[in-house]
Amino acid sequence: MSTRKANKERTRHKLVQATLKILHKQGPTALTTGRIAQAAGVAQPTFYVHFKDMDEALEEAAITVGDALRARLREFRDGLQDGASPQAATRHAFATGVEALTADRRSAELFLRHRRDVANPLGRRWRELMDGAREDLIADLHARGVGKHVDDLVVLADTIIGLVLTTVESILDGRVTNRASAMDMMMRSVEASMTPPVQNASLGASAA
Amino acid sequence: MSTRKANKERTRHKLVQATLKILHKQGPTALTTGRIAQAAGVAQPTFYVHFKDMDEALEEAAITVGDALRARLREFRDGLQDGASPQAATRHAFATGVEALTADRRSAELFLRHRRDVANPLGRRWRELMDGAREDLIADLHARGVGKHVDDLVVLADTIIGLVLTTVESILDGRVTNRASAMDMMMRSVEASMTPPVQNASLGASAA
DNA sequence: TGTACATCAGTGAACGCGCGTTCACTGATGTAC
DNA sequence: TGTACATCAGTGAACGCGCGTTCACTGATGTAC
Repeated sequence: MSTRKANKERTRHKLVQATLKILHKQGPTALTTGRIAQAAGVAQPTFYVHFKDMDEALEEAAITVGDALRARLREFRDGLQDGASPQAATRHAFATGVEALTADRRSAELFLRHRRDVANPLGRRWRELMDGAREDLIADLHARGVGKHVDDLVVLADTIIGLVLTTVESILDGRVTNRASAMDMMMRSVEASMTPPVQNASLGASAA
Repeated sequence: MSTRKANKERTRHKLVQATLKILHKQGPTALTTGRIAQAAGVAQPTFYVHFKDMDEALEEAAITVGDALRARLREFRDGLQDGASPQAATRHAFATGVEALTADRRSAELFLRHRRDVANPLGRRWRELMDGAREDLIADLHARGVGKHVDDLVVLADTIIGLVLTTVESILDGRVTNRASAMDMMMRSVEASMTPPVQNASLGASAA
């Protein structure tokens, strides 16, 4: 690749990172093309060399963070053995979700903060990502024979995702000191959601 | 009260409602004093008769929504019999949390959307509210003899609150059609969090 | 390799616009007598 | 009750500022020969 093209990509990357930095540190109201350019170390009109407008920059920022997250989540799906029990699979899914989201603090905070902000390209993009993840999870659970009714699977998937996000929030906010035991408690909640309402004793938990 | 004072309060109230309306419909970026005044049906400088700046208006908007929510939550605490079992109390807490948050859709959406937005007075205020609710919940759980370790109680409280918010999200987003059965599934998750890691059969659930 | 020309990422300057903010003023409401 | 004056919520007009956006230009990089 020509150095010219490579330099352009580097500048573009700096602008995207600057966008994320300002959004994270100062919030959506402080997000201006001037501040972004300054944080990236370029002149303000340079912003327009790379993006049509602010929304386009946010769109790319959302894709950057979203793709990284999606890649980390995919590692789990690929790494999981097909024959694993529903419980083991769920535990694995849960742990990977938490690890994937806590791998990068800034991304995690931005994600949690804006994931319901539909007025913002970031929120819209991340909502799509979550919808995709939920559908995958429902398909996985269905394939493993969990749940009889579709309605139950939808709620179960929401429970798992909700508990993942809750765990991540607790970790980010510093309320959880012992990550392992917290995750263990959360996972027991998930497993309870997977068992039918009638009281049944052994859950046959913890593969190993 | 004089009609003059009453009129002023009405205008102020209209401005606060307009602030919430624009924030909800168009997001934080679209929030300007001009738009707020227009939505409230007054001239733009009137905004400054009532508020020093935008932050002050947002602060009052946050208090308005927060107080309404807090009042709905308090109804539960006051209404709960002292001798109730931990499980019954938790179920009650859970159901009331969901009901309190889904009582007003706009407030609920604003709350979920901005609760982690620390750059915004709404986010800061609502975070304080959540912190208070969490402490109350931990105190309640402790008083009812749930959990031995403080660490466990913190995680348990987070689990309960997280599942409440998850349930509310599912309801608002229309993924949950049968609210009762969804809440039942979520509550089983909560109850599982309250039992020690060792497998124990009967939970002695559902008072009635 | 060297030269002449083409490309293009990045820039300084200029612009119009909408924003927040101020202020003198108005007229309805309240008060004193 | 009536009159004269005081108060004050709300307003139109004006302002400076920072924003997004455009554009002619620069100089480094790339290309043709």
